[in-house]
Amino acid sequence: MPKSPERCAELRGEMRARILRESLRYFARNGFAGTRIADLARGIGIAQGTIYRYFDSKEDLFAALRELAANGDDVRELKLLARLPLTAKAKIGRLSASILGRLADDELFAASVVLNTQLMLEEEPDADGRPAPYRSELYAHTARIVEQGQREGSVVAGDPLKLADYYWGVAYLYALKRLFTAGYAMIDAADLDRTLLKGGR
Amino acid sequence: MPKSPERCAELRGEMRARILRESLRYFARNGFAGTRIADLARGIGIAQGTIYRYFDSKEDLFAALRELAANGDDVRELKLLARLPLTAKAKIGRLSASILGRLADDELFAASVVLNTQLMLEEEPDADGRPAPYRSELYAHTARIVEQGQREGSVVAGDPLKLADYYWGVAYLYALKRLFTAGYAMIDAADLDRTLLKGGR
Amino acid sequence: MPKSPERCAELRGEMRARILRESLRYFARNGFAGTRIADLARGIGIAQGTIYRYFDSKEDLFAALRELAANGDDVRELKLLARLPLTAKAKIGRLSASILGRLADDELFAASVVLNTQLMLEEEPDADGRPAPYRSELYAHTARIVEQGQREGSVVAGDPLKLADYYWGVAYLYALKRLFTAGYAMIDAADLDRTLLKGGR
Amino acid sequence: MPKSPERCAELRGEMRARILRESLRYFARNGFAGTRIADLARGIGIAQGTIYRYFDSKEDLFAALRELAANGDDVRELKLLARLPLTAKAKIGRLSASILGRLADDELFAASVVLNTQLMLEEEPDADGRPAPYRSELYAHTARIVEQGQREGSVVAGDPLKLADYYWGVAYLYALKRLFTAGYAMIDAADLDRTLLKGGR
DNA sequence: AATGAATGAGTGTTCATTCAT
DNA sequence: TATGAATGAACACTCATTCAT
Repeated sequence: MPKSPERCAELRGEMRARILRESLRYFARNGFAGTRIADLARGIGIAQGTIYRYFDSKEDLFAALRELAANGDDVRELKLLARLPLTAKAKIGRLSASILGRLADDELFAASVVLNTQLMLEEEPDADGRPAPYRSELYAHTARIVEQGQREGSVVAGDPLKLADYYWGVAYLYALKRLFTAGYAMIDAADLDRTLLKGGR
Repeated sequence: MPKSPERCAELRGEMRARILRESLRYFARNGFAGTRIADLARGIGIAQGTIYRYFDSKEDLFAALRELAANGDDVRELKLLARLPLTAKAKIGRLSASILGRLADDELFAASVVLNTQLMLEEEPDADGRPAPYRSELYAHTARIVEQGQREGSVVAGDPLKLADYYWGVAYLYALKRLFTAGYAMIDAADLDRTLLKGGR
Repeated sequence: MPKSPERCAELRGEMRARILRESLRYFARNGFAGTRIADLARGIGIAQGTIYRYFDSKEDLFAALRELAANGDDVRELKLLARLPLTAKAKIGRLSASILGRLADDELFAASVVLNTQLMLEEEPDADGRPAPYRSELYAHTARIVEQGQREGSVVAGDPLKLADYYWGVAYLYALKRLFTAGYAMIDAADLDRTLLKGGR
Repeated sequence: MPKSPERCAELRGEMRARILRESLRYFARNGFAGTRIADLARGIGIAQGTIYRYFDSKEDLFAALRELAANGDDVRELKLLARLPLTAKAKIGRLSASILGRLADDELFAASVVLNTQLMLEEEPDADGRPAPYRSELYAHTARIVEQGQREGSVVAGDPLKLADYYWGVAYLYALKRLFTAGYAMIDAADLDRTLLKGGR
C-alpha cells in the first residue's frame, strides 16, 4: 500500500535522522563500547530491530554519526567569519559567543563537538607525523584568525594551530560539561577568548 | 615452607600496585565498558585469573582505581602551595609548570587526572544542587589561590570555583592529549596561566 | 506488528514452563553445581542466551524450580485425602498407590519429589530447633493420617511426624531410582505401606 | 634429612588417610561437582597443592574415596552375620541396630553409605540388564538373609534382591539425614526392620 | 614435602545481530 | 515495515591444576 513513493522515502529519512539524533547523546556520553543497542532503542522509543533497518551495524551507525558530527555547516560558517572584514579580536569574540550560545541551547551541538573531538583524539597521526586534529578544516580556519590576531597584536604568540587546538579543546570541555552535569557554571565568552587573546589592559 | 610472611605480603602489594598502575592507562583511554579484562591481563603480562586474586571484579578494580586517582598527595601539595608566602601569580605559575611537567613525564599522572575528571563529570550533583566537582578539595584550594589573585589584581573576575574548574579542565584536556595522541603540541605554562590571569602585558 | 499481546504473553509463559520442566530433570539428577547452562540449553534445544531472557541467573532459575517443586497441588490433594471418611489404612493404601503410580508414569513428578526433598535436607532447622522438613505441609497432613491410624490401631507407634518423614523419605528414594537407574525393581505399594502399617496378620 | 624411610612412609600414609577421611564428608554432602578443592583444603587445614602430592587429580581423589566407601570390612561382617546360626529375624534385628548405631556415632560411616549408594545409582546397568546395585556383595548377603527369613515366614514375600535394595535404601536415607540435618528424628531399629519383616503380632 | 600464588580452560552472562511474525 | 524473542560469539569470572619458593 504505497502511500506515494516520495512520502515513503521522506518517512524513512525522518526515522533515520531521529535515530542519529538520539544516538549522538548516548555515544557522546558513554562512548562506543559503553553504548548498548538495547538502551539506544529504549531511549529512542523503537525496537532494536528497527535500528538495523536503517543501519547495518552499531559500527555503521557510529560511522554515520561521525559524518554528522563533522558538520560541514560549522566549517562553512567559520570560513565566512574568517573572511569577514573584522579585527581578529572581533572575530574571536563572535565565535566564542556563538559557540557558548549554541552549547547552552542545543544539546545536539554539544554532543557533536564532543564526538568530533574524541574522534580526532583517537585518530592516528598521518604519515608526515602531524597529529590528526591539525588536519581538520575547522582548525585551519581558526588558525588563520589566530594568525591575523598575531599580526594585529591582539593574540598571543605561538603556533597558530596549537592555539586553535587549545581554543577548540576548551569548547570540547564545556560541551562535555553540558552533556554530563546538570548544574555547572558555564564559562563566559571572555574566558574562552582568553585562550587566545593577550589580556586586555 | 612459605616465603616468609612479610616478603609474601610485600609481593602481594607489588602485584596489586602493578595491576592498578597498568590498568589506569587502559581505563583512562578506553573507559570502563571499553576495557576488556583479557586485554588488561595481556597488557600487564599476567593471566586473567590473577587479576581476580587481587580484585573481586572489574568493578572492584575500577573502584580501587578511583581511589588511586583521587590522589591525596596532589591535594596536600596544592594545600601547601596555597599557603606559601607568594603572590597568587607566582603560585599559579608554579602550579602550571608542575602540572605540565608531570603530564609530560608521567603517563600515570595523566591517566589519574583523566580518570579523576571523568569520575567527577559522572557524579551526581549533591543535594544542594552544587555539581560534584566543586566539592573537590583540589578545586577548593585552587579557588583560594584564585581569590588571592583577585584581591591582588592579577586574576580575572568571576566565581573562583568556576575559574578553578576551568583551570583544571584545561589540565584534563592536555592529560587526554598526552594519553591519546602521539605527536601533539603541548601548551606551555603561560597558556595554562591565561585561564586565570589577566593578561597584563 | 506484534503478534497480539495475549498470544505473546502466552508464548512467553510456554517457553518459561518448558525451560523449567526440562531443567528439573538436570538439576534433580546432577545437582546445582553439576548442571551446566550449556547442557541445559542443548537439552532444551534453545540457545544459552534464551534462558537468560526468562531467568536472571542460574540461581534464579533454580529458585523458580524450588517453587515449582513445592507443588501446591500435591498438598491440596493430600489434604482432601486426609479428610475423606476412610480408615487410615485405606488412605495410606491410596496414597502409596498414587505416589508409586505417578513415579512410574511421570518423570517430572519424580524430579519434583527429589528436588523438594533435597531442598528440605539443605534447609537450616528453624529457630525452635525443629528441622525444616517437619514444617512442610505435606508432612503435616501425612502425620494426621498417621495419628488416625495409630488411634485405629493400624499404624505403628511413634512420633507421627517422624513416621511421615520416613514415609516420604522412601518416596524420595524411589524417585531417585526412577531418575537415575534404567532397570530397577520398583517397590510395590505394600512395601511403602509397611513404613507405617503394623504388619497385617 | 630422612627421618628414617619407614617413619616417612607412615607419615605419608597418615596424611593420605586424613585427606580421604575429610573429603568424604564434602563429597557426600555436595557431590563431585559441588565440592571445590579450595574448600576441601581449607576444611582439612592444608594447602591446595598438598592434595596434589597425594592424589593426581580431583577425579583420582574421588576414585580413592569410592574404594574407601566400598568398605570391605562391612561386607565381611555381613557375610559372617549371614552365616551365624540365628533366625533371619534376629540377624535383621542385629544388622539394623548395628547400622543405626554406627550412623549415629560415626559420621564417616554415614558419608560412606551415602557415597556408596550414590555411586551405585549412577553406575550403568551391566550388560545383562541387571542394574548395578544388585551386583553389590552387600546386597547379595542381605538377600540371603531375606531368603532365609522368607523360608522361616518372618520376612515378606518378594524378590530378595529388591527387598535388600529397599532395606539399604532406607539406610542411605538416614545416612543422608545424619550428614545434612542437625536435629532430626532418627528412625529406630524396629522401623528399619519393618522394610523386611512381616508385622509381628 | 608443603605452600599458596599463578595459570588458563571452562562456565556463567551479556549483547550485537537475526528473523519469524 | 516494525517488532521483540531467539541466537551465539564475546566477555566476565571460577576453579582444578601447576610450580617457584
